[in-house]
Amino acid sequence: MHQNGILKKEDNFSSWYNEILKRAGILDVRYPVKGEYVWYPYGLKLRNLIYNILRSLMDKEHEEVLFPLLIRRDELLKEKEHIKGFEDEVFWVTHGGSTELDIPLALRPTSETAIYPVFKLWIRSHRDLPIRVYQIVNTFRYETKHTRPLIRVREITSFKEAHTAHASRAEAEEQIKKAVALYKLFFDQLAVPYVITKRPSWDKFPGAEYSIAFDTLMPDGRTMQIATIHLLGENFARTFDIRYEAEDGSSKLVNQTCYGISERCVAAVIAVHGDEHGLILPPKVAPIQVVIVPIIFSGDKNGSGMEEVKEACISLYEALKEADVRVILDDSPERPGAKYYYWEMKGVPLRIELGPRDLNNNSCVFVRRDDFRKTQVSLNTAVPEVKKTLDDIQRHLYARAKEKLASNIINIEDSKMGKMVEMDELRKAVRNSIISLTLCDNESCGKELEDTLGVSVLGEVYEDKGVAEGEGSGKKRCVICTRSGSRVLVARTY
RNA sequence: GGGGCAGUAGGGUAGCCAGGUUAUCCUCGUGGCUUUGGGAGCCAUGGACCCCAGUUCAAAUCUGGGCUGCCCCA
Repeated sequence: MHQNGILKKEDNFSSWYNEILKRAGILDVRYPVKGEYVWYPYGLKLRNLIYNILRSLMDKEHEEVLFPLLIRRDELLKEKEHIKGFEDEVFWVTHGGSTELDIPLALRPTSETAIYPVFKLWIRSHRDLPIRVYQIVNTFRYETKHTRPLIRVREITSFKEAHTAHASRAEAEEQIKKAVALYKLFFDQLAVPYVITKRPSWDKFPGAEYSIAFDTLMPDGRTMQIATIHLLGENFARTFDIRYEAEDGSSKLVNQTCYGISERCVAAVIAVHGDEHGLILPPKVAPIQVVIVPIIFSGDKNGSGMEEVKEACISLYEALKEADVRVILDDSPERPGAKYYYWEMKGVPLRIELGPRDLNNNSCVFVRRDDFRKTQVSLNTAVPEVKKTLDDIQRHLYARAKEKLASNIINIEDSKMGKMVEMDELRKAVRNSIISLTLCDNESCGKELEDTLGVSVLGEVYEDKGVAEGEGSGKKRCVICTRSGSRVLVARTY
């Protein structure tokens, strides 16, 4: 791929994605260990802005903690269901120097088995509950499938995992609702649209009673899971003997939840909004929100008005900085056109051009990254106009992305259920979209559908039932076995 | 889980089938001159055959293994 030039996104998302990560300076994919990548400075700034939002949301009702990376083998293996889900993807530390360890240590694939033995120490009475903690750490999974930067990795560098313990199941379920609400707020700020579903029983988190997941739609028509929320109930409490003394003096098991978000949220921001010019970052997470490009010479005379333009750019820069806008002034010797392409690749939401022609009118030119619209703006009102425009870009990006998601959810009509819809029709529909159809809760039907179509069942829509209703009245019949069933979302997944 | 393809300078590539002098082109880096409202130009200069073994007088090229990446199917 040429270093310059446009990059088609829709026809080949995969190569678009890899090129963008490189050209925009998000990740260096050349690190010589499979599934591990290097964050470039710009990419890390983006990641940190995103995680600052997440952190501030979490901090309202959680406390941040930090648990060790290594987990004793016996602890990791305690919860039978749990380990069954992970055993083939655990990295093991077996030696210290040349000495073989008595007890092998696992690199955490997730931290339940690191945290819960400590919860047992921390929790004694109902007064210690509820407990809500979170940490942002790296975790390791020996992925055997295709690894992909930020999407399927062997080292998750930015796993935000929350763990809570409660006195009752009702409180734990209440926490699930809070977590859903919290994650909604988070993705709203990233302008990343989502569907929320309850995962089918065969696809829940290992050791959980049920799992809720957020999925977003990628440009190639596949969905990507971007957040999960699990009700653990008493499963882990039983295994790790996490009890508390209730008010009546009895000893009870705690009820737990856990929920997590990984750097896939960064991938989602990149994939959902970008175009053939590169990234388009929502202003709330853009490391640079505004770039000022001075037009030093105007083609005609040598250097007339040059100093004035420079000064005007500097004072605009200072004013924006003063107003807490993340702004830079690109006074490098490149030509303006080269700068435009460069900052477009970086996804900077707003560019301001300022040259002699503008200065004569005491104005500058705004160019939006989301729709390339140009407007003349008076220098007197530039700062408030910047704020307004950034807000507008943020809203517009989200609206556009939501619309795209909504238009890619296809309802398969109920009338077609129960008489074995043509599988080809479904296969075609699910090529670029999420489809909604009726399925019973038998695992064998779900698996058959998944195998036949090469898809995954995301699950029943968790809230907001309007997203995926059938025709309303009438019995809903499973697309496979024709027994009665319920509406589920189905898609090709990452 | 199964199958296919690839690895040549910082990035993208030609050469490989049919082994043989100094490894092609674009981009990029550096120094200079010049230029600036959508990727400027000229001059000089820098930089590469993934790793290990094998075949051979001779390997980027052939063979085997490893590592890494990409694509397709389930």
